[in-house]
Amino acid sequence: MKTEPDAFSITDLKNSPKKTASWEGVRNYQARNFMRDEMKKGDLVLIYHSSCKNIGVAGIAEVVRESHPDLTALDKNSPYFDPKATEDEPRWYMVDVRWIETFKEVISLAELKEEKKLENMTVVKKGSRLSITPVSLVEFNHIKKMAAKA
DNA sequence: GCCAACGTTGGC
DNA sequence: GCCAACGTTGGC
Repeated sequence: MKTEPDAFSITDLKNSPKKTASWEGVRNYQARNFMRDEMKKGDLVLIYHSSCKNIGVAGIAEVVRESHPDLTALDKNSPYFDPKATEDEPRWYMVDVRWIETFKEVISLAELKEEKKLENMTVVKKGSRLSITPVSLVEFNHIKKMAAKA
């Protein structure tokens, strides 16, 4: 899961009540579908910091609540307001994630790109804008191993 | 249903 | 701040 640390970093997640936050504000159908259809309670998640000084994987979180409506879409005062969302058809969904681990150092995008095992990872590919992308078990374990070395 | 125009993302 | 790569919108 990508996030801009200036807006919401892995530290913000750690400092949230119960170290848990709803992943609100996703307004892209593919990303929404991943949350709505694929992400299950107990699934582990890599937290990726984008559009910042220190780009890369910052740590690990866990899905603690499966898909439920993202009601910020109904809130006119929210930056995530969507006039097409209604109570009956909320249109946007989110999961809740809980902080598990912050890596000692962010594993940079440049480092990720150097790893042969990660060459098919969506996030290292050019022009990858999707804010939520699947990670294979092999990729996940490999990144965890890289983190342990840091 | 096509596709051009436009808006957004995100690395550099 | 630039720009490439996408996603979305809306006219036809």
